[in-house]
Amino acid sequence: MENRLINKVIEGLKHLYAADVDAKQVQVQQTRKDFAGDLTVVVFPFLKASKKGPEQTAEDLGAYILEHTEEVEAFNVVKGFLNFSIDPAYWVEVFDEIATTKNYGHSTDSGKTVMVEYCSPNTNKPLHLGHLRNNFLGYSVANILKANGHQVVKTQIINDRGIHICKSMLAWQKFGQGETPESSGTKGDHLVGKYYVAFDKAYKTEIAALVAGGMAQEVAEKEAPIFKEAQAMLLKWEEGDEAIRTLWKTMNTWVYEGFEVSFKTMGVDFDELYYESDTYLLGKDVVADGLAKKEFYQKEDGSVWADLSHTKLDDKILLRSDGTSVYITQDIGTAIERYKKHTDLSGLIYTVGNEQNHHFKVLFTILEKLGYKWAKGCHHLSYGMIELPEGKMKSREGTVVDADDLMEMIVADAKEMTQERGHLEGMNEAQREELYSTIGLGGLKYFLLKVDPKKGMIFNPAESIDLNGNTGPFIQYAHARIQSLLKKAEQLGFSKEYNEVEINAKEQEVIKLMNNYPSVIKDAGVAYSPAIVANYIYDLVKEFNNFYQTVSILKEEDKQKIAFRLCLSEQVGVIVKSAMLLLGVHVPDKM
RNA sequence: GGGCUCGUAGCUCAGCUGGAUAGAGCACCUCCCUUCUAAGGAGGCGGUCAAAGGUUCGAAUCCUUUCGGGCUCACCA
Repeated sequence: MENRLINKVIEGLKHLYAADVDAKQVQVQQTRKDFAGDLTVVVFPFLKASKKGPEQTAEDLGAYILEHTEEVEAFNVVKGFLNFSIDPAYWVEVFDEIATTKNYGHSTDSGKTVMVEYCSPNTNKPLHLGHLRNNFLGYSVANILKANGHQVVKTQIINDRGIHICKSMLAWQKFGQGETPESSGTKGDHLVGKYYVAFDKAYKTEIAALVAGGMAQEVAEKEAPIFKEAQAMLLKWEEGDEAIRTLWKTMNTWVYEGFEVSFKTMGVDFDELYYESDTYLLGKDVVADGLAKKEFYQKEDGSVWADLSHTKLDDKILLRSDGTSVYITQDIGTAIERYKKHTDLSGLIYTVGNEQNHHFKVLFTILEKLGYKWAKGCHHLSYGMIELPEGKMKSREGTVVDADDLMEMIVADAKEMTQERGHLEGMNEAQREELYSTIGLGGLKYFLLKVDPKKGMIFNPAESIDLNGNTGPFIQYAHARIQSLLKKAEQLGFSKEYNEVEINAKEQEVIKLMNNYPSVIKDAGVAYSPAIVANYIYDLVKEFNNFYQTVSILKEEDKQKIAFRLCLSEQVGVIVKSAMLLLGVHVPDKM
């Protein structure tokens, strides 16, 4: 309809003022609620062409369009705003179209493949709150891209090597007494994390002892025996020392088994895994090659640098003076590797916290400098830090919020609340447990996703499963209510067939919002922002509640209206479910 | 010091490429259950959109400056 109106505006301007106007200059927007009408055209841009005041121009244009457009019923002018009322019958047609479209809102195959990287954990400790935002975001963006018709490859790069891994290993050797996940009944990632903490504790004790003996803090940090041992272990690892490698594999396996459980709870998965132990040497060749072609330069000490003086960025080191690679070197190698493996890749999205904004800017700049055209398709999906109501969470101070603990806690809270007020009759124990989990995790996911990713946020656990307001459970509940209504209607034998109905203003509002769903998915795909979907679905549910409150659907006298309203409700349910699934949130039929 | 980013109601957040009187929820106050799930709805209270300039028909939105928060600029990852 918007496009039709735009065309009519252009036609009208040509007819009235012999003016040629580009479609881009015609602004059609939804009329604000406080004004009469459905669609609004802003006439200010046309004043030069009309050589008349805004009111007069709007009147002229409105009259022309009213006469020449079937669906337009009436218009009114407020200052420079021309508001059109659309024939309600038109909205019924729109609704019919929506209701009969399969996968409404989803695009057909775009022919494009996009890779989305998220999670990317270290294997020396369990996942924390920040990982939750990361995983939910990455997973949801992948869903949204799929809905836009793209093929999506979900991936993660597992940071499975390096000094931090050795620290856990060393501490386990020293203090572990052969403890395993089985022997201790501890989840593998938590067990390994425990030894990482143990290392840190022992390390600090040693430093303190050295400092007490008169050594400077910085020197002590490097001279502490346990630290030196860890460094030695890393060297042995790099040499391929068999015993070390075996221990490394064993402990990493524990961690992966633990992660697998967490991923399952989170409801995320991956198509392709990359391990840093396989890729950390990639990129060295690329750098050597670039150096030969003078794309990079070498300092006297042998270190290799990328000259980024054509940007505002500082030059970046790519190889240390001892020839070993740094973090970004392997990222360069990994990116190239991925494009080699997936020759049809048209985008690569890195879901990584905003503390690495600079890193990715440098990475993409270097890839472009190397002449890779696909570098333009790389995107850093950056997200802000989560803070807790009490203050920031800092891993060093041990106040880091564990992902498993948090999910467990929130499901427990949801259980308590649901038992108090839910409609649990007819469900067995397993179904009930599933429901608690759906509500708790749905609340958590929705809360983390409804905020613009790039912004930092404050996470309030209690609020996330609050049953009022812009929360997951609120939306889930609306869906459950609709299913309940439909079930009841079926039991009572109501038909869902209708031919001609008159719709009221509130129904019209609901239809208008449903009509927006496809463009919401597109926008969310372009901006990589599940928040757009979340806020949309909240608006839709609110609008629906508004309508739902004012009518008693099953007690209506007109069977046609009942039928239409049942269809309307059903369709809202379909869209709610579809949109929530894009966020990775499940919606129960009963709760 | 350089770069990036954010600053909207007491709190948590929306506000699309500039458009009408700035929008929700929470909290607080008043109402509404002989309606299909009241985990709801109606209304009230609450804002100099951090501040000052500028661009124009028109600015929360774009530009400049200032103030304030965050991140970053490692031969760490």
